[in-house]
Amino acid sequence: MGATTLTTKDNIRQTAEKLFRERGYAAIGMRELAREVGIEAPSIYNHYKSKDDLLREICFDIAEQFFAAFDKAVAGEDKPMKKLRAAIRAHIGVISANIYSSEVFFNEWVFLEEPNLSKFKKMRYEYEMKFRDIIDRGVKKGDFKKLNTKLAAFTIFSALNATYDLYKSSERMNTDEIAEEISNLLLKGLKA
Amino acid sequence: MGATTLTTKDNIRQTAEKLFRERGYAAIGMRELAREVGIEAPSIYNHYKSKDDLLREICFDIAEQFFAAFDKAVAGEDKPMKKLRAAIRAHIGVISANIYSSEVFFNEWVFLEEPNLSKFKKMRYEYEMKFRDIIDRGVKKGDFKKLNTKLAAFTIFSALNATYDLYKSSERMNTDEIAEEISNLLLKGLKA
DNA sequence: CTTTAAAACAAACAAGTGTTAGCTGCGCTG
DNA sequence: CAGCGCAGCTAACACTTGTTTGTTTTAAAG
Repeated sequence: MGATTLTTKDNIRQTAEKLFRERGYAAIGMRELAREVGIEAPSIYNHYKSKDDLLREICFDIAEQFFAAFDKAVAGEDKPMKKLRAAIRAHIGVISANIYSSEVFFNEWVFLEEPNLSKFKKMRYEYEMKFRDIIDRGVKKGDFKKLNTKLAAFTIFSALNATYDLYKSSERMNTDEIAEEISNLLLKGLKA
Repeated sequence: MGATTLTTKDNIRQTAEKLFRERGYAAIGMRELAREVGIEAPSIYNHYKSKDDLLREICFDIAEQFFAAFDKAVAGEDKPMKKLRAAIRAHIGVISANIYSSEVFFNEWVFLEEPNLSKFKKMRYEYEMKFRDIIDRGVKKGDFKKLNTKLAAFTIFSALNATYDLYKSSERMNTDEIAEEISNLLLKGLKA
């Protein structure tokens, strides 16, 4: 399979992910993006309707991956603690498989235009709720101690959503290793 | 003390903090900033050398506050665990005392121009190292379990640096309450 | 008052923004 | 081979960007 030959559209997409990540969506103009791809700016519009359309595709593709990975990971597990561990591993897994675009997902979504912006916020909220539900159930079942579940979910999420930073340093850790250590660190505080 | 009457410079500064936070540094033009202040764009240059100069002042002022609060908080404490708790409380305290500008500090520093950008990165690294040092010492003393201190510091830091989000929701929690709960959650995983 | 300096202004500059119109050449299908 | 359409191009539009110039207003000091 010749994965070496990229279509122009994929080329634009990948170059955009790299540049948006490195210098931010707002700082990258269509002309610079085109130059990096090796074409002229107007040619981009043969593949994407607008700059916003490009950002939208990047952000929503990753969003889908987060949902899919979560559902698949949680499906097999029964106990809240195991569910949460599996969800954390899945979440970090998606990030590590998409180092560039996941960083765009986390940091550049603010530049989405309506109605994509509202749609994105809604999706993200729903995803966060899936995590919070696990914690809520864990508390109700008595597996987790009684605590502010909103704050707990927030804390865990904040830590997870910064992990893309870990893949920048030279000493690249294994993904499962990261997931294991972070889970140990975060989940001890939950146990009843 | 008539704190109600603001100098134009302070007015620009505060308006900038609010707008940069709400819509991002890149999205706010000098004309819009000026309009919100109630002056014309060129008048801003009587108080700030450039747009970058304005961002620089906001970011570095908060940076100083983080350092000062850390040093003051840690000074009294002896045991690593108490040191860490105090540092966390201090860090969250600075954020809660500067809800607008701290969010700019965390999210908009990327738009700083050289040499401010490099200076900023260096400062932030030094600050993070102060946290990591506490953990390192705690491990050496045997108070903390043996773990990847870099990853542990990273996790704690990620959680702390997102707390500005907590002050956005309607049900505003008390700062000490937040610090207490987050500490409980994060530090259980460290104990030997 | 008069002088002086700070701070406001309108006008303009040079560069850059995303995007569109219209044209050209290439390769596939009939 | 003719015709179709995809995908590239140049040129340009309509703004917007941060900032500078030169001038006028404002307010405090002598």
